[in-house]
Amino acid sequence: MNELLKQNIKRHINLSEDELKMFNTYFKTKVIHKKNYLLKAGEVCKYEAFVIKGCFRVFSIDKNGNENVLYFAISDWWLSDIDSFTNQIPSQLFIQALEDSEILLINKSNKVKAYQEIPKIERLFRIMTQKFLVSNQRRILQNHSLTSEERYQYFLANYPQIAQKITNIQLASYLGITHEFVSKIRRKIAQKK
Amino acid sequence: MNELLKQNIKRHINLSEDELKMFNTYFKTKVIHKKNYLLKAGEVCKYEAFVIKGCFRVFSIDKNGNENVLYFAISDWWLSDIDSFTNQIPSQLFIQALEDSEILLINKSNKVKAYQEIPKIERLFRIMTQKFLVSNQRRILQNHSLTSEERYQYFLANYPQIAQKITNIQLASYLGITHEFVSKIRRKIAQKK
DNA sequence: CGTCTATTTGAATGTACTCAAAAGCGGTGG
DNA sequence: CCACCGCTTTTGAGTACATTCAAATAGACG
Repeated sequence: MNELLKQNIKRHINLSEDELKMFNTYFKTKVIHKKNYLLKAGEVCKYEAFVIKGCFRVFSIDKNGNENVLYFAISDWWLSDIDSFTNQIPSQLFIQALEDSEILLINKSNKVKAYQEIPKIERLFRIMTQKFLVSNQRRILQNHSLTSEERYQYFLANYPQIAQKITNIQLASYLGITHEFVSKIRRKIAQKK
Repeated sequence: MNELLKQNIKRHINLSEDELKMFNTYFKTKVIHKKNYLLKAGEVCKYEAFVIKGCFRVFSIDKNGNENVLYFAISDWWLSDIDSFTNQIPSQLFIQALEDSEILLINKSNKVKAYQEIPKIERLFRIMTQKFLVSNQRRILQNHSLTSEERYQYFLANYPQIAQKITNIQLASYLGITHEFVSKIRRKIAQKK
């Protein structure tokens, strides 16, 4: 089994070598090149993905044609449109590789099988979903309580590996501000020092 | 077992009457009067709650002393600080009754017991957490793509039962705007008609 | 080297906030 | 029963933060 995935799982639950081996058989490897899509709005999300290397952005396009980034995913992160994948309904989201990337994919029927055959997998995803929910709740509160500059600084401090892979345009669309304003924030910070 | 809780569970998983009965024994009933707290920042969240009747707000207080509402909960909703409850760490959140309310409480050790003795309960909470996560993700995207007025209208249209129980001050603190501005939005909408 | 995209900058604009004051509303006690 | 008190809501004037638009500059890539 892929060592990165194994360590990722072990952070949340304990699986025997046999269970890990079995779970591993449900995944296939895929390479996605820069600018290509794992998912486009309108499609059903067929896979949940675990990122081995590279970088992705998950975003939606609103009625004015603006892109809004929900989150980024780099090595060791999970990736999917949960709603579309779980309920097999058309997605509202796009998932795009920002650089040449490699991922592990599990489809819906294999995931259901995993839940049945390895009950601890259900726990794994419950725990991971909880953690993701907690981070999303924190983000909602921060969007309301922090200034744009503070949110910019928070992102740099907490996601330095991501910050280094993305443009200001993409960061702006994650923070919910314009890229011109990101540029002005950067200037202001530079002047302070 | 409480009929409301039973129906709530049945929307996500199938439990036998015996399983429902057993799960029910893990809960106790509690009345919380208007303005009283189920949880205050600094405390460990001891219970997960299911609201039978009444209304609650979950909020944090930021460094400037402003209250930011994470969500409201009325009849048929679940309520907790997931991070604090799951990891038994001090909470950053307040949970306050906005009117005289009645809730069912389950503590951490009973919840762990439920996971062990009724594995489908693990699935129940995985599914509920997923749905909550999806709604939080939608909220993040909407906060970036909709204007304040649109978010106000969205809330009224989608949570009419909550809207009717809360003040503009509380709604404003959920939407991430000032209550004065909510008032101005209302005037603008009234003039349109 | 040329093209495409990202970044920076400035001026004008707009959305939402702050502060202060008035008006409305609901509950409570005399 | 009504007068009062506390809290909510409204309103307006002035202000601040962030956007829009346009143009110049810088950087990355084939």
